[in-house]
Amino acid sequence: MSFKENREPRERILDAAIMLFAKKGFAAVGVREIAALAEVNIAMISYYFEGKVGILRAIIEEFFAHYCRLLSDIDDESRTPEECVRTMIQRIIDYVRKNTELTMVVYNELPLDIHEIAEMKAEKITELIRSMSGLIRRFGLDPENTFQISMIGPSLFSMIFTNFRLKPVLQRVFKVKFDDIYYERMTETLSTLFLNGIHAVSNQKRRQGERR
Amino acid sequence: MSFKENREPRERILDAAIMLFAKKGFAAVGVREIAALAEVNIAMISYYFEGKVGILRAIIEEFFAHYCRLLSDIDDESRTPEECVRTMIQRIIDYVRKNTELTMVVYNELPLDIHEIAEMKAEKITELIRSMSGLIRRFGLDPENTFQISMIGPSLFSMIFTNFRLKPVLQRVFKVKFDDIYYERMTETLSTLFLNGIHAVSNQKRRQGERR
Amino acid sequence: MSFKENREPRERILDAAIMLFAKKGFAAVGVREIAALAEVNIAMISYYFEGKVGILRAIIEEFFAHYCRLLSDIDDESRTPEECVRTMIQRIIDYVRKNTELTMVVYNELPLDIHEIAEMKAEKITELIRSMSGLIRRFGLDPENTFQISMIGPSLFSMIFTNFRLKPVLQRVFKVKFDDIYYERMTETLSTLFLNGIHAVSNQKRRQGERR
Amino acid sequence: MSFKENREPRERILDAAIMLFAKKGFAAVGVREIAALAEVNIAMISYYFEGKVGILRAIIEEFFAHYCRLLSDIDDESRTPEECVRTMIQRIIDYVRKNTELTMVVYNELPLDIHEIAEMKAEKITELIRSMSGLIRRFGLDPENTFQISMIGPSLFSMIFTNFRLKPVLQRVFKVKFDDIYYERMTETLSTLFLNGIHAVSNQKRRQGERR
DNA sequence: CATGAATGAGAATTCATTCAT
DNA sequence: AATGAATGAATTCTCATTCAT
Repeated sequence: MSFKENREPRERILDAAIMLFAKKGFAAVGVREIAALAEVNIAMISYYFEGKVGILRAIIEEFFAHYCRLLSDIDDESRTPEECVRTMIQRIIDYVRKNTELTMVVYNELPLDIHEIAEMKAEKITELIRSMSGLIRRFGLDPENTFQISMIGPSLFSMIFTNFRLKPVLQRVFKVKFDDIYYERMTETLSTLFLNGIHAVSNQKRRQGERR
Repeated sequence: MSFKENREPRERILDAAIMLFAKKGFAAVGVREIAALAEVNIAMISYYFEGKVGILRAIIEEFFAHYCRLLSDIDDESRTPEECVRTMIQRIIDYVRKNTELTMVVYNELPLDIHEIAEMKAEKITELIRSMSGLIRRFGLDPENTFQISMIGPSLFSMIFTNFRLKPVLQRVFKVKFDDIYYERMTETLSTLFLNGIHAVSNQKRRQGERR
Repeated sequence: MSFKENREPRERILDAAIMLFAKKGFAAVGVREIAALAEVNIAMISYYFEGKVGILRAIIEEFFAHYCRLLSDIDDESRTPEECVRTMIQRIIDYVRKNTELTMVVYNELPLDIHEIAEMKAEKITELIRSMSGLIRRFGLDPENTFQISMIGPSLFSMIFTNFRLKPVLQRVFKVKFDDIYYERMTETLSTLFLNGIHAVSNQKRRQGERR
Repeated sequence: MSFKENREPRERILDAAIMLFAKKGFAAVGVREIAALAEVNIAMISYYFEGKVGILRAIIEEFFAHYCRLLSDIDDESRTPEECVRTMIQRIIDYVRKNTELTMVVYNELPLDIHEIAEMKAEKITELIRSMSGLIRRFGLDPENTFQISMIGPSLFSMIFTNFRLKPVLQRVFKVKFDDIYYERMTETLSTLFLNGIHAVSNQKRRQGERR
């Protein structure tokens, strides 16, 4: 598969950047490398994205746009919270599977201090969290309880992402085949693990509350 | 706290590098920046570590040394697996809390392709996994079952690490206070979540197995 | 005043370029900046002027055309040389006042080595000097005396231009108001200064000549 | 004369930059060109001057340091103002003759908008003007009279500088020999021109004042 | 041990210009 | 006449490393 086939330069740049950022990290990738892989002139990067961080910004925006759309109709009143979470996990796994590199770029750069996009990152995350507050509430958790939110939300996502994140390492160390069956079982396993876990936590809190 | 007080140049370099790598990522940090923060001459970095990657190598080695020591006596036959896991989680949280930046550097660079240390990383991880196989077996899981190992092990660690990883972001978005109480509750919550979750998964597998 | 109002692209480019060249100097201004300010497409600059130096060439030509016209009828036999010079100074000040930026562009680029227009500059200056030789002769100076010409001619012009040239700086340092009265007094002052000065020089020469 | 002979890299860079800036203007000169002429590695420019503008800053500082020293003891109570001015003109001509390029760089960049050094320029000029206020006062002019100061001060300097500024052009157009005799006569001529001119202006003002 | 100067390769970006439309 | 995409060279600056002292 060449990057050049029938596609617009802007898109080619984006794809090449995602691939390289995912593999080496944003800071370790040069624009010349991106331009070479995308088979465009280096100046086109400034032209379309106004510099290297512009590419990263576009990537992050694309990811969160996808992500918000993905989660927009998750909190469906006609279904149990458990079903909702199960669907959510499945969708996320499906999405990440199809957009592993894009997701990893965003996930990996998330905690890093890149001044130019610091604000934007905070905004996106706040937005994302707010969009999940409905589901959280239905789960018997309090969206104003910052402890629970800051603890459980990220845990779920990281549980999912970690597998993709370590894929190259895991492939090296174990000899896992990352096929359809693998991801089916992954959806199942993580849903079970998380839902049962979260119920236990929820009960524990309640019991603690009663005790006190 | 200045970096200079009473400490050896080598150690000062290491500390400065950890701080900077944690904040910006390995590739985004320059040796001059490290040298300036450590208040040593730039040439000292080559002298002590044979270059920038040498620092990262030292950091990774230190982390895994700590980590293996931390987990070495976890699999204690005289206690239930649950107790063992609970202890493990507590120890990891304690350790990461005291060495957040060091841990984050290793965690963040883990999936990135830095040729000079690729092999070493794989070795360390293999070693780490092997050291946990005893505990895994006692939990009713099969250490040869690559699916379970590749799925559940990373999940646990990532659940713990994620919180530290997103600390700056979480502090910005929520107004959480990361104090002793927070980490006590974190230990408790994650232990409960993980243990109950893993039991459910384990039972599900068994039931599936019986069915088939 | 927008650059776009009712004016031809060519003129808009010229005006934008004059403004920018005057402020930053020819070399420090980019064609994109000019095109943006003129609100034309970048390619139009090549279209109308065959490149960046083409704009400068047009500017210089415009200036010298104005200037020669300005001085063409200065040497009026029916008036004293003093009156002629006074008129010349007044006209120059009037012109520069109305075309400060244009004049400054030419004045500033005059001594700089821009290969493409070096010859043209020399031609224009020679032409200018030749056109003044009549007046010089009437003043009792010898137009073949290169010392006098090369010394006194530039001095007069520079005396006038300097004030405009340093306008931004002078406005910062002093709080001068550059209004009609200022320029009236300037005309008067410089005429007096120059004419009396030049007479003294002329007399001195004669006396020296007599002595020898 | 090679730039390399026995001289420190820092000095070589400075000299090369002065030569090139004088010829082409600051913006038109690249650091590579400077480094090549100075026969140093490009990186040395950042090392010693922290970038291209750093060189210009150093040049301007050097010029004003020289200049202030030059004028520091000009206002000598034991001599007439005329003698002082004559000495000043002579010293300036001597200095500029020996440092033509340095002076021209400063003079040429003076009105241009280079953000990084805008403040510094204003400071230096203010300082320079203040240092001359004594002499101005002794000449019967009022240092608080911004018109006179802003008009006459720059005129004098520009009269002197112009000749050096246009040297290459003048050499092309006329065939002047810029030797010792030329500069002796220049000192004489400009002193006479300026002193007589300024007296006439001063008398005119007085007469105007009397009239009113 | 420690330093500061020096290196050359490489970083991102911007340049003036041209081209097909 | 006018556009916007595209080019390739050139821009300044920074990189990690090394060397003589």
